[in-house]
Amino acid sequence: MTQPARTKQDVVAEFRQSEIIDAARRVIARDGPQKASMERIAEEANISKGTLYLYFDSKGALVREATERGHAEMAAYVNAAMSDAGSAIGTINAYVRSTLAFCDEHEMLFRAMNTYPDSDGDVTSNAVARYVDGYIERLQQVVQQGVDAGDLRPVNARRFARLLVEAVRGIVIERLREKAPLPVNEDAEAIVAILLDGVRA
Amino acid sequence: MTQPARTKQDVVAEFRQSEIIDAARRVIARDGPQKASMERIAEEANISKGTLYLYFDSKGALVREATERGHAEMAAYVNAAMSDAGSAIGTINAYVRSTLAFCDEHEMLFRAMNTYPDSDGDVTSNAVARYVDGYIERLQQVVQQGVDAGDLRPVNARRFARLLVEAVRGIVIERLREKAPLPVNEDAEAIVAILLDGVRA
Amino acid sequence: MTQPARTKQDVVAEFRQSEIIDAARRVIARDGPQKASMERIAEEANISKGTLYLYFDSKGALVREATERGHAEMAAYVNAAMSDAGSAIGTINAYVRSTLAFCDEHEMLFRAMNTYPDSDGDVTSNAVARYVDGYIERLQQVVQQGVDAGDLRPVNARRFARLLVEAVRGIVIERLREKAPLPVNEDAEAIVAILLDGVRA
Amino acid sequence: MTQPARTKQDVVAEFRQSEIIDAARRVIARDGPQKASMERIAEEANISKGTLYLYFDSKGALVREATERGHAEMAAYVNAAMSDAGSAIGTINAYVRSTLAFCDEHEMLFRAMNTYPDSDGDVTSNAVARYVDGYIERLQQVVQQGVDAGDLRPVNARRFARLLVEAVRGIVIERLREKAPLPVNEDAEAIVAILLDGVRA
DNA sequence: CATGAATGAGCCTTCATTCAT
DNA sequence: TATGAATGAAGGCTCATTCAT
Repeated sequence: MTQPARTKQDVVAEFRQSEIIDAARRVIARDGPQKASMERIAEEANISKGTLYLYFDSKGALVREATERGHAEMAAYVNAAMSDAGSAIGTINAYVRSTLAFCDEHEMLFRAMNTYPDSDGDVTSNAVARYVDGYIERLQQVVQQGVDAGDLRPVNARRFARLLVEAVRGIVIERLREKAPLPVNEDAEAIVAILLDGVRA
Repeated sequence: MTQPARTKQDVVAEFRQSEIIDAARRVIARDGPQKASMERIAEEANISKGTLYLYFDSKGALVREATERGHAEMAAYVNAAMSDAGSAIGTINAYVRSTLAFCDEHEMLFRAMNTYPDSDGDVTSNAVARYVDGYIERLQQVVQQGVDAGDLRPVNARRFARLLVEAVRGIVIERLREKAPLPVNEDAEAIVAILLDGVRA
Repeated sequence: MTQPARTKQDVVAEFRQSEIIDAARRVIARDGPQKASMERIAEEANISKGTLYLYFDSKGALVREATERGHAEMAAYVNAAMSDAGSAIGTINAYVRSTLAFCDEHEMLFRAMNTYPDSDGDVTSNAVARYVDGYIERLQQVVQQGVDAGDLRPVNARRFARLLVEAVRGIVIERLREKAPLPVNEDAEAIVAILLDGVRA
Repeated sequence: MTQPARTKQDVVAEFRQSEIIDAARRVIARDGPQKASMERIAEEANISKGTLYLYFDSKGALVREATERGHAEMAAYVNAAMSDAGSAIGTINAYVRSTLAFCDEHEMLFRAMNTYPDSDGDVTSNAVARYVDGYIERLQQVVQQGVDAGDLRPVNARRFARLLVEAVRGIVIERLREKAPLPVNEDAEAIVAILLDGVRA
């Protein structure tokens, strides 16, 4: 019964944190994690520089959280899409398509964050690596199941998973650079088609 | 007739430029393009900080040139390997293998430089993009020839080329992150095998 | 008739002030007057930062009051000891001994506060000077009485009083710095012996 | 023969260092070691803030050096005066007189620096303690010799030395606080007279 | 040409103080 | 009266860039 009172404060605080993280993500996306200044982030969040330090211990901590949250959001989206797919091939398809789609919608947010490895030293790269490893892990299992089920040829599942993830990342970054990238569908289908059937005659 | 005198100067100047760029590449490789300081680069080149500005307008220009030269060297190496290969499939093979090999040997030099897109804003990304586009262009032609020759299935050559390049870049970056990456051969063969024949049963 | 109501408030207010001052003294003793932060003092007093400003105009005022109170306590202790002594020599003895003893017992509280002149500008030095002058004044009278009574040689009473006070202060500070100072008795006796009888053969 | 060339640079550098230290001493004397800002010191030295860091690693280092140099100068002056005195009593006299005189002439420089123990934590207090210990050591020896020679009564030499040093320090600080202190001679004589012959009838 | 001392804008962080609740 | 979130002025420090020698 004392919870609601405490919660009210917490809600406000969490909201503020969220606003700051969002502002940070915008600034980081525009300027990169190193050039993003606390000054700019504060402006973007319409608060004062000092207030940032009420919610985050340091710039490093804020950048870390911003990166983390960005990847967490993407992971939620992508994992949901993968879970809805049935077969191995369907899951692969879902991974490619949802990743491309998500990054398309959050262009600004991911421009800087997908840089890899990160020039911020290890500040953010750990978070990135963790999520990437998560995708690889999951895809590896799916691929193995596909192999076991006879849907896929007996390839090294981990290696294929890694190749898939890296290829998709490459395409995402490429798409972010392009002014008018192809529709997600086309790129996704092409990736999946090639990775599934190869190009050899 | 005034040419020889000027040329002599030029030679010296170019030599100096070269030395500076090499020093810059070493420092950038170690510290990343942002943390690499002019001070540090000057030390590495055994000249004074002021002298840097006799040969380069700004830090941005120097980083740009250093990146450019790094990619130029790689392009020379990779293109030579591709030229030695006969068929489309052989060329693709050569591209993958030589890229992985080169990056392996120049780990330090490419760690920072392969960041993409670059947190330095557009300072270096243009140079990177130009080279990447070069590889894609060339691979596209080769793939098209392979398709025409009946060696490859009728895929969209450009799209495949791009996928190939991005996949290789992803693997390269991954390899740079790993402490004990697989032998170049294994990774190269896996990439080529999957991209040529796919994974579908 | 409005007095009682006002008084009740006052009692509460004074109690609060007292608590705050005590907290401030603890923090100041630990961190020094400059590094002692209002945040820290508020925590120590179990109130909020803003509340501090309901009872004190500024950090300077609070530090001043805290110093003041510390010296007032010491003055009460030392003056009581001096009052209990009969002769001039006894009073001098009492001053030295009680000062050393008090500072020993309140080490933490006096470490920072005895800095002199104070790095806070004139924030606290006035308070310190007032108390020091009080001791000198009293000792001067006592010494003069001792001279008049023939117990002491005809010295300049004020000058001797000042020398006594400053010597004791020096020894106190020295004792605070030492990890294992001599027993109070020994230092006190030595000071008194030298000041009374000198060292000349 | 190559020395002069190197020396020229060094001379300039040393001169700059000296100027900075002098400026720092003035600012520290006025504002205390904590409130003395690099900005103010730079202004006082008529150079830019950044230049300070060409000559000193940090504010702490600069404050340390400034304190050190101040005490070194005083030690040179005081030790010279003591060396010129013959007997134990003469040396004691010289110590008191020269210390008072030096501090009088360098009022500004010593106001903050004689604060003891120092609120800057251990930044400067080590230097202070070292010099103080030096004086005590030397005086102890002299006093012991005086005792051995029969000039002084058999007192604990170390304890007397410490009392002497602390008393003088107290008087110095007191003098710095006074607007119109007595002539050095008078205070010095009074101190010496009391410490030599005491006040007891 | 070469130098490196000097500059100063800019960054991250702290903290006394204020004010809406 | 009490709170504590918010503020913003400093402060220490770094580093790309300039310029007198």
